[in-house]
Amino acid sequence: MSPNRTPDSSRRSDRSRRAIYDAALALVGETGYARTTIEGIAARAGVGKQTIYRWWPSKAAVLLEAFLDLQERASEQAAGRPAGGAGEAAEEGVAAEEGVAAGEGDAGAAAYGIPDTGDLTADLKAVLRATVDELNDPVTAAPTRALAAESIVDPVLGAAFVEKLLEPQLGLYVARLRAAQAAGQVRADVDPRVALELLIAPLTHRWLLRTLPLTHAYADAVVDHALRGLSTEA
Amino acid sequence: MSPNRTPDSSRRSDRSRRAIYDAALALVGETGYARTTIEGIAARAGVGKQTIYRWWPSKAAVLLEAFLDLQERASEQAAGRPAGGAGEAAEEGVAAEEGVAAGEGDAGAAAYGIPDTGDLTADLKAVLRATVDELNDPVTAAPTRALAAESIVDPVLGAAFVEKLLEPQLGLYVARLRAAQAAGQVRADVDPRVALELLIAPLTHRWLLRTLPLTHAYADAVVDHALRGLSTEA
Amino acid sequence: MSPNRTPDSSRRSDRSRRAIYDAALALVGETGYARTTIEGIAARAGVGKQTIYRWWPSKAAVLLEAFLDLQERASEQAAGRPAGGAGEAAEEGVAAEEGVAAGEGDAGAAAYGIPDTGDLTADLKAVLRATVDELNDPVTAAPTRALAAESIVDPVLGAAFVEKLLEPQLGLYVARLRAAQAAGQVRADVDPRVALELLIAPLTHRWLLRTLPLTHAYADAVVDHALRGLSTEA
Amino acid sequence: MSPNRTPDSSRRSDRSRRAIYDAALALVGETGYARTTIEGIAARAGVGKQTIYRWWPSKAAVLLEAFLDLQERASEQAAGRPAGGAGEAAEEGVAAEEGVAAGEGDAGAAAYGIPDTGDLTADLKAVLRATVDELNDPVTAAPTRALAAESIVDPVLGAAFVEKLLEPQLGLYVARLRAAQAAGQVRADVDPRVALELLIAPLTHRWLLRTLPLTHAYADAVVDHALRGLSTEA
DNA sequence: TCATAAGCGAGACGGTACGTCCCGTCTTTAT
DNA sequence: ATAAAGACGGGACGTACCGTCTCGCTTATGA
Repeated sequence: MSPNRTPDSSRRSDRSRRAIYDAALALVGETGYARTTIEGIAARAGVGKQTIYRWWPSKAAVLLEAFLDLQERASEQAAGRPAGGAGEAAEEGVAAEEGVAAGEGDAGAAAYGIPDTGDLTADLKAVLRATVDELNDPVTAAPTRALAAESIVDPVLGAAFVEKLLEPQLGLYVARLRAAQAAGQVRADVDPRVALELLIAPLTHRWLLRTLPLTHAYADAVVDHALRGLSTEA
Repeated sequence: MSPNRTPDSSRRSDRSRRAIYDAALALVGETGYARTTIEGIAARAGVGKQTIYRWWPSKAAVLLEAFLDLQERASEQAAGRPAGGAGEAAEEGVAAEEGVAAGEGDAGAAAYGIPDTGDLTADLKAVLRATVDELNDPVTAAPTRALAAESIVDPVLGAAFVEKLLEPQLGLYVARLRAAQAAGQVRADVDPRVALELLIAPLTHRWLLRTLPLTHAYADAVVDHALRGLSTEA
Repeated sequence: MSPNRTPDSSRRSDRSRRAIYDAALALVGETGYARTTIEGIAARAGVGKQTIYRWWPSKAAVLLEAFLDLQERASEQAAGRPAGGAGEAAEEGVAAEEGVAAGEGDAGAAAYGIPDTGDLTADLKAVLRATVDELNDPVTAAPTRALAAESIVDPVLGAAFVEKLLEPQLGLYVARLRAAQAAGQVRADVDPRVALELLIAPLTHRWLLRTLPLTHAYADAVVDHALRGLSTEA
Repeated sequence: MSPNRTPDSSRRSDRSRRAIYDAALALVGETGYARTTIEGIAARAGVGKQTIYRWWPSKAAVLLEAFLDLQERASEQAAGRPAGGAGEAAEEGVAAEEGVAAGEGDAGAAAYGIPDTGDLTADLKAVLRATVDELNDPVTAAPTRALAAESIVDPVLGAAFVEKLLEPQLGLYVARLRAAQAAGQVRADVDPRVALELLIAPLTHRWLLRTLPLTHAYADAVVDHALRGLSTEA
């Protein structure tokens, strides 16, 4: 008698799911997030509206999943490549870094991690510069901004955003900083989690609020200040 | 001939403007930003919709101005109080700090500045703790979040948000840091603008994205790490 | 690709359609046509505005259909009654006449026709007197006036108005006049269509433009003059 | 203390009045009556809205007066011409007839009257044919239709419409028919007012409701049937 | 093996809000 | 005092989407 609240996901149409992802990403890219509608996604995907409402709670959720799916597919594609040496690792790190906020599926780039050449300053600058480039790329930036904005306002979406996109990425920094601590390059009394935010948050701040331009020079300055500290006492 | 509808602001009804501010703030407080509509604001304010559309480009713009007006009025009210000595100044500074993101009109709290007791660490911790409290206050936080989220997505609004709310506040940090540099407490080669972001951005980051709880302890940790630096080199 | 929105009429909600008819007729009756709004009809019918816009091009079109539906239902109800003799037929004819302009659905009163007692003059006077009464009835007259006025200005509506309401009625006159021609009571060289307009148009004229009062005496005079002619030559 | 309900017409700006007439006629001609707004007329006339509201009760009233003014001016212009003989009188009559419904100011064409060549049938046909032409002229017809439609719905406007435009015209028919009665061409027991409506109403009927095309042939047929009558009895 | 029930495309539905257009009133400024 | 100008409270417009709700129509078991 009660309406079946939980649809049988084993019968779900994969064809429709992918079509919805594609349509959602295309529409957000073409017309912007705000002007993208569920109705529009359904029409573009050749799908009934109910099919969207059945599987996702909101437009933002669709987009978030579409985003994650995109990365997953990109990672699967990249997985074919053989892992390189140290020198190449830096390059990989740069590539891996393309998602401080845009994030990367845990199955994907998270595996690559932040390069460890032994020179922490250089490694961090390389990674943060790549992040700057990524954030300045208009193509990826627009939908990411939209997701971030929606996450700020919608706690449920925000939790998913953080868990699926952000945290996997931040974990890489924690790992690298711990390694640096183990190597005696970072004070033992430093909390890696706080340290990471000292590095990442300034970039995010400028990017989200557009207070000032986001440049390589800024990335370098942030690394220098954070590592060295501000006081003369030290 | 041109469709450029530029209304004559000298004939603007002050009564309506204030009624709209009040209605907007009340509705956002009661039902949340997303469920607040222009139609609802107009109805609550006893005003024609067109009167809103005539003077503001968007719901967010109304709310931003309402916010600024609120602070201005609060400041004007506070202006009646006599300025106190050093001890009281610290209290004032804390109060003034209630708007890292919520911001304060330049005519208002900006005049108070960040306390300068000579102990930079203590001063910053006091200010950032107050900021944490402010950001954790559900009343002010909700509309500020909404404005921030909208600013991320709407560059025009974002520019106003930064200029009117954020920058006046950030300027206080720059001033305090410069004073610390002059007193020889902060390295001469530190860019105060970058330094300030090292302090503020981590809080904003946690607040906006809700990655981890925003506590006094975190504020202290950020100050400690930022001032001391992360490396062992020093 | 084409923006031609042609809704699927097989899925149309009959419940809504009838509710809209009822609401439209009620509102026009209570507040007048000019003050009746589509929004008001939708609200009263408990229906979304779009449901009206989906199926009708204008307020007038809604009212016209509501009118036609009303007659159809009235006719269906009347269909239960057995047909009477000659004497009763005259009464029926009078009743049937209640819609020179208000009209009658072809399925309905049109079947009754104009009485044929052999006395053309008497038959026409009876019918036209009934028409006068109908046109002077404030209840029916108001919406009919509105429809007529709208038809004058909107050719599309006008065509529907004429086809659905007016012509079925006028056809009855043609039939009666042809019968009179066959009976040798009307000149063979008379065009029944023209003749009918000689009888009907003067009433409509006075009714629409309110030049002079519309009375039984006037109806009689029109019949007398039309049948006899004006010239002395005859 | 009480608001001045009756403005001082001696202080009225003639410049504005004429500008309003011109604007009203131009807009109705260009965009149609329904899409013509008081606001639009005021803007086009370079006049404040209040100036219209001060002197006219409705959009229709403005248009009606504009119409009357137009005819008055046309008549004044025509008044310069010398009156011609019998042959020319027929032509004049035709010209004068251009307003059975469109009407003519009493100061104007009403002075000309319907030609009286002694041949009533020919005179009426000439006049009604001219009327047909006038009604078929798209330029004059559109605003006249609009006024007629509005008159049907608005009794106050309707009264003005009839009194100022229609009756002066109808009076000419009464005069001509009385002359024919005096000449023994029309039965003495015929009411000229009814007779006139027998002639005019059929044309108006076809014109307003667009039941069938309005042609010279129809005008002739109406005259023939009306004068001769329909019955064989005679 | 086939009814039977799910997901699905489609889209009508009751609604809400949008942003626009005008209404008729009122106020300000200039002539 | 009238006029031009136009802001104002208000109401309706017609549109766009929302999220829900049937409709047939596959499709894929499980009785």
